Amino acid sequence: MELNIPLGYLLGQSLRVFRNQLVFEFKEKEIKLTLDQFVILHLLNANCDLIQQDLANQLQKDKSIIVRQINSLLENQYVVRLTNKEDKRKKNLILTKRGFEILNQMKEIASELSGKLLSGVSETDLKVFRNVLGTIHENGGAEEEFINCGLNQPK
Amino acid sequence: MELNIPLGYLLGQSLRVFRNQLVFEFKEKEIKLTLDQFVILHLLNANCDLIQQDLANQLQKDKSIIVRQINSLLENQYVVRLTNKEDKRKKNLILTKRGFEILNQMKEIASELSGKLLSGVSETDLKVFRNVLGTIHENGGAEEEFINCGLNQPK
DNA sequence: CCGAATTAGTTGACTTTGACAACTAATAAT
DNA sequence: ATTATTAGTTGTCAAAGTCAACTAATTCGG
Repeated sequence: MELNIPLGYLLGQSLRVFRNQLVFEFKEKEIKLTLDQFVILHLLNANCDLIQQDLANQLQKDKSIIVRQINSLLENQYVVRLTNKEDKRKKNLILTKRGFEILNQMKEIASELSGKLLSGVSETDLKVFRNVLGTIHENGGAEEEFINCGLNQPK
Repeated sequence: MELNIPLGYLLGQSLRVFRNQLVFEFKEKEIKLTLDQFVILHLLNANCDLIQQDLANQLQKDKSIIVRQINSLLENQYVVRLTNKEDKRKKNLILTKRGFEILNQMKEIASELSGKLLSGVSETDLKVFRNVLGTIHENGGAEEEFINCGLNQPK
């Protein structure tokens, strides 16, 4: 039956399943953030000195969208936006304590959900799966890996 | 370095790579359709007697969004919307010749792009990959498989 | 060193998605 | 026969996305 189902269809379907359930569970715990905002906080925590353009590259979104999403995170005091001393065009984004706390809550929910959605998948298959996703990103002309700053602490 | 990257992040990244490049290539060939509209045409071609609610389930979208997307496909005469004889609530969606033709164009572009983005991935890994995506969908509470009507011809 | 090109960020206008409730019409259930 | 459910449609509103224009800072080529 499989008549070459488009890759984008399968990806979109799975992403939507994940996102819908994630945001649903966020709401249950009074967390009013989207998947993308969760990912942004995750990236900010895992990588130091990120600027908005980096996020735009990573998330494959227009930089104007990032500006607005960061604005929303700023309003909720999850991050602060600081002009970079060496290059005044750049704005460094730093997680606040508040942001760090909500990120941890969200991580737990996300990881539980991942476990649920991936139940029945073996460790080795999961590894292959993640590798293929990485390959897609690379073949699509991905950026270099980030350099982690080593300490994943809030400011 | 990998500190448990959220599943939704990886999926979202890959999907966006695929979608951005697909729509870019569509535009190059004067095709003004989105990934979702492509998927809808694909589903309509591969499965007979689909109604809008089926599409909503498959694409995990609200039915109101489907109505509007079908409206747009109607305006461009890629599909027709017919009231089902047995159940007058239902509307069957049928691909037109025009829709069938543009679908084939898009399929070619999509399949080429998939090949490019998946280059370096072995057949077995690809199989695992598709299986995991299927598992996610199933674990998320998926619908039953469609029954293909056997002939993938336009009306 | 100077002007041109590039880069990061921001804003505004506009379209499309998406969430959600209200509603109609048809069918199914009790 | 009344009630509940289902499919589809519409309206409203917020969020996401596109795109162009613009500022300010930096880099590049001469």
